[in-house]
Amino acid sequence: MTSAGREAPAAQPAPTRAADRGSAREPGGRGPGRRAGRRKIAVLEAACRVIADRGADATRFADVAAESGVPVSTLQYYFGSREDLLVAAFRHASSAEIAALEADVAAIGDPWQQLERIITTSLSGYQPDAAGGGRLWIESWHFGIRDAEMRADALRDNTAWRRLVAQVVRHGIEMGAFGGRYDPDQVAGLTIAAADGMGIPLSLADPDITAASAVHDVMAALRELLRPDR
Amino acid sequence: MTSAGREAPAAQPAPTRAADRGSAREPGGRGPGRRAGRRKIAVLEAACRVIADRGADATRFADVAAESGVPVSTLQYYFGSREDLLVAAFRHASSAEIAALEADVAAIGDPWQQLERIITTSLSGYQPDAAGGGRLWIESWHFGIRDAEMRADALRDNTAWRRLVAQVVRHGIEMGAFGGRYDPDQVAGLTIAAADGMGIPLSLADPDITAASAVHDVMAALRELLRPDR
Amino acid sequence: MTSAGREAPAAQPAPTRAADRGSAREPGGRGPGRRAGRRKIAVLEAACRVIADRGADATRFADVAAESGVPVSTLQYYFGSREDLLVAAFRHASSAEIAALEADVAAIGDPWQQLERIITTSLSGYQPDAAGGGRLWIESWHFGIRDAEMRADALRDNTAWRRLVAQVVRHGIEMGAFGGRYDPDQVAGLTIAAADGMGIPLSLADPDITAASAVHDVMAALRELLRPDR
Amino acid sequence: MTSAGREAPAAQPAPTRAADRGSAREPGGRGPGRRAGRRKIAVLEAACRVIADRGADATRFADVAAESGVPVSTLQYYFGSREDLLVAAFRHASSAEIAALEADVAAIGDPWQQLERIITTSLSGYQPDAAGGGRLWIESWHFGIRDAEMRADALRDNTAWRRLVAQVVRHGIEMGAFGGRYDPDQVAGLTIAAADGMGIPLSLADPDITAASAVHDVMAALRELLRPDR
DNA sequence: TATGAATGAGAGTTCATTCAT
DNA sequence: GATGAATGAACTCTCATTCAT
Repeated sequence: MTSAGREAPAAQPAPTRAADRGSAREPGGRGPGRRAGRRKIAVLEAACRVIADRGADATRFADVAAESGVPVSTLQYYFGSREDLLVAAFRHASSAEIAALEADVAAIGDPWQQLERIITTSLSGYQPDAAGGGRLWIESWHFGIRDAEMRADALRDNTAWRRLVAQVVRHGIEMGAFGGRYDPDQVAGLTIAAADGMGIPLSLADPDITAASAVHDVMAALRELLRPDR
Repeated sequence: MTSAGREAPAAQPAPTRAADRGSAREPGGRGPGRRAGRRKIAVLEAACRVIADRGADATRFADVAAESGVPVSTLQYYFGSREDLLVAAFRHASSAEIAALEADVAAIGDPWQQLERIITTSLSGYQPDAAGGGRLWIESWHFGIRDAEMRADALRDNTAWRRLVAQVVRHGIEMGAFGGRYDPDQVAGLTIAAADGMGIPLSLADPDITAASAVHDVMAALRELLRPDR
Repeated sequence: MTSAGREAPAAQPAPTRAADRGSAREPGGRGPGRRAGRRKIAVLEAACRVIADRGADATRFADVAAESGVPVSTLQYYFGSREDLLVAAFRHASSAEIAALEADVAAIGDPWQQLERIITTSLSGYQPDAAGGGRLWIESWHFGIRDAEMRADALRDNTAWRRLVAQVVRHGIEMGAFGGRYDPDQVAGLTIAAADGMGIPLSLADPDITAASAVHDVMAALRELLRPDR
Repeated sequence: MTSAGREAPAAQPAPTRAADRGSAREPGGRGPGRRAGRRKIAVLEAACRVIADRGADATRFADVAAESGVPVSTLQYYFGSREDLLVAAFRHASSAEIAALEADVAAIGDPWQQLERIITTSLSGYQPDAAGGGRLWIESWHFGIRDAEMRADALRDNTAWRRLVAQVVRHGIEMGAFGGRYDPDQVAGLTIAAADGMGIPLSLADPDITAASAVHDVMAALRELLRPDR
């Protein structure tokens, strides 16, 4: 990652700070943090709420401070610059989400149901006032368009989703549940694109579309693309 | 539209307003906007370049002033608030684009080629450094998520694109070029969603995807959905 | 008056303008204006309403334009600078008021009633939301504290009120209605001071004081000061 | 008091606030405000000088910054908005003044001298270029006409002065030094009104009136109103 | 480790004024 | 004589960041 130069306020004596992002092995000892680790996570979750609510560009230190109850200067001490805080928040959210989804999917037997679970998950959190996945994902990749570090993360996430779909498709074909007309990667790309694209009217509160109808439509297309060969 | 209260420079006894956005019709007197009209359009185009480049949230009056050569105070005199300028710029861009596309499509005979033209157009301007359609569209609907007036515009645009696809599909079915398995509106929704969704990896500079490959993939899916009934 | 240098926008070709202030003999012909004269007066009255409402410091060209329906640039053409407009407005108001009061008083026979009329008049227009005399007088002398030209006007007004009281007192003494313990000028000074001073709690909406009670109190003091010698 | 919402710097998670105006009690920790407390007071005094000099409406952050040597942004950090700074300055000045006067008066034995002291004090600081009481008092209540919070303060001050006079009068009557013809509150109202009203020609540099002559005239009237019953 | 105090760098907005018709 | 267009100057306010505890 291009994290170099981001961690520190750079140009100042920089109060020793480390292990800001990532899974963070806290000073105290083993495992993902004790004291401060807990607190950082709470802050990141507060930050995610703020980002989903106001958008990344409009997310100020002061907003996160208000939402989390942690002073501004402490936020800077923990995360560095505003941009760093945003990236850390996005990273925290996405790493949690994709891991949970993979576990979910692994617990499902039927390939069709696996696909439906993935699509349903990817289409959650778009409705106005939702603070969850969809809104955050939009902010994440939108922010990544102009921020190199974030772009790498967003791309990795996007790829992870595609890969998950491709795995399911590949497995379904092997099992004979799906037809093999199309390359699994191509199907996966289309699937994720369609799901992400459905998020646009959803987040714009299009009265003609609901999360459920969007899932239904994407599944319909998949049924066509993956229909048994004969 | 909720445009009321947006047009006005407010302080001065309202410098004629009207013709702020869109189709012109200038104050001064005879003829459809000369001097000022031209200048406003040039400003709007400059604004679009800045928005595509830095993002709507990061677009400052000062940026547009630098790009257009028009003083900041004049921008405010023309458009009112910063938000108004953004909305006017988006409106200017989208009204031009969709009209041009409709004309393009009307000039094409073959339904498949019509679809391909729509998708190709919708997938242009996403690459990094592009100042065109895709980037602007992203900024437009992203901005609309939190701005009611812009949301209405973005939704209208989104719907216009879907409607155009639906028309083509409907016509193609009638002509017998397409099969009639699916409701044209459903197909249109999926098509636009897939195209928009493909814009995400494109704008993130995903090395695995190009505009051409994205068009190809979407068309492949459409060929499946619209394949002749027998 | 130190009006020199105020009339003109100064430093510009200055579109020929004249007879801005004072009783204004308009270009057109005899008498206080025709066309433009009427309009100027309407503007001055609008300006007075705005001044009483928002205060002289907060009175903008745009406010007077909105209140009068006359464009900003026309206001400047008529009156010159913002300060000039304010001074013209104050002058218009005070010249009208003092003249009317003198006529009123002259029509009254009894000296006590004459005094009461003066005090009542001077205490009108202080209540919140009143757009009349008191508020305007406050703005007038407050503005005069830091503006030489206005200061001269305000002082002249203040003196005119005192002189009017002094005349009444002097006449009352001559008639034997008042006792002659005090110099009429001293009594006049005290009277006007007390009346003006009562305006302060009135304009602050003091619940303990009304215009009527203020008049009553001032009259009580006068009755003591002017009580018959024996 | 309507002070709520005025104290806060608002953006930062509220830098301790409290101690913004009035009696101090500084955040930092031990002891009643040292560093910052002192500095704030110096700023308030600088603000009072500027207000007396240019008027409250024309008092800019930049002026106070120049007068006090404290950066504009620090002024905002200390006091919030411009209006808040003004109110804090007025409050600082008046609380000091009335307290000092009450002590002064308490140290005087003779009721007539007490009255004279009050009136003399109330008539100080009106002359042009004075930065003291009178000018500040004018700005204070003038500002209060259109600002609710300030209005409450100004009214309280005005009432405090009246009450002080009423006490002296009441006590003088009890002592037999004054006659009891009039209600002490009525006399107090008239006294303060006359004193305040004398401030007008004084602040307009009326050549016919001096602070001394004004005191003399008001005392003359009081001597009449409070003359022994027999 | 954590936090309050302080401050500089913009940004939007208002407004009088200039200029050309 | 009257007015719309255009613009520079000034001001308030926000916000990240630096510094000192």
